[in-house]
Amino acid sequence: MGRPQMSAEDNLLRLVEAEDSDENNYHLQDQVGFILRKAHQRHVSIFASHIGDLTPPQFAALAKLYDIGETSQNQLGTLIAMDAATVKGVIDRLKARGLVEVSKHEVDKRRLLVNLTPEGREAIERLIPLARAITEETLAPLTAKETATFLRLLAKLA
Amino acid sequence: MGRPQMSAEDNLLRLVEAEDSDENNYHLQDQVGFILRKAHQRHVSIFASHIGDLTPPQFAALAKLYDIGETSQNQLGTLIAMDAATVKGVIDRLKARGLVEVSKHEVDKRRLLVNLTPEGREAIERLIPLARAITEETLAPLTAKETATFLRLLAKLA
DNA sequence: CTGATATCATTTGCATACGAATGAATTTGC
DNA sequence: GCAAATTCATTCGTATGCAAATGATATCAG
Repeated sequence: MGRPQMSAEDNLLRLVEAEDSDENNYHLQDQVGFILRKAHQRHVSIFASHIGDLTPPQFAALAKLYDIGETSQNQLGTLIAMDAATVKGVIDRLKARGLVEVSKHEVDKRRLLVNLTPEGREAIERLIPLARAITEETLAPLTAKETATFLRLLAKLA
Repeated sequence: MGRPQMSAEDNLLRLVEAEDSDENNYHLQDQVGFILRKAHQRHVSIFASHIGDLTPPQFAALAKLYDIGETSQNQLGTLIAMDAATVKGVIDRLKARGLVEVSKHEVDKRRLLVNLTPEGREAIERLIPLARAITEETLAPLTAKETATFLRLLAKLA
């Protein structure tokens, strides 16, 4: 308890007593959640090095609006996997920068419609090539075959 | 431009003109960063359903301290992949709950040593079995073989 | 038709996450 | 041995991310 670190002998003793280190040792660095968090961090860092003035969630919102056109804030959130509170903040910031504009749904007065401005459309068209490079750099440690396998398995987990 | 959504005919036209849809269509939902973010979200959600009173980063800090014993706040941050500002917040909250205690390094007065309290040790010993269940549930969509492959490739990306 | 439900958006509070700036202490280079 | 560079911790600002509560509107059930 009071010791700052276990000695090599302590570790050996534990292994001998346990007869199976995997049963008794918990290695944080081997846990899928921890590695997932680190892989995500690395990707965000690569993203920032290519696209400094937009975050991945902001980019996702623009890319999805470019893909599907005007939609409600709520629906957009569903499509880019953000809850209502988060998507509101993202849209507020994009709106403040003139990349999206919002309007009220004529029929259903609860809904807030969101759409790209011409500036937003220009921005996303300019950024998509950079996004391809980001994807490429993120996957650079893998071969083409590994990439295909990885994306298939990752999609099953997401 | 003014149209909220492309018609089926528009899409067909684009495909015909491009002779290769992958070159001209950007599908957010196929990008590694987007799927990585969703997989991470799913894991955090599973974590919260098993361990409601601790976040994954807080758990990581406790687990690492349990593994290596007392260390500096900075070193701990390196080991659990958190920058200095983030780790400070995590440690502050664990300290407020009596799970860790801090002290000054006698020799190097810049360093803040962090260690588990007896309560923190009890907590992490109690939680590690739950963490194993969390890992299992996160990986449940994959077979054993797929899991091994996935973890190997994920580690290469992280 | 109307009360109960459900949906959409907003707000608040808390917890990562990181860049940048700052101050204190240590180490390095010459 | 001392100035410069580095390291450690803190603080500030900004941006997700989510739970919970609230208000407005829409839909459903009887």
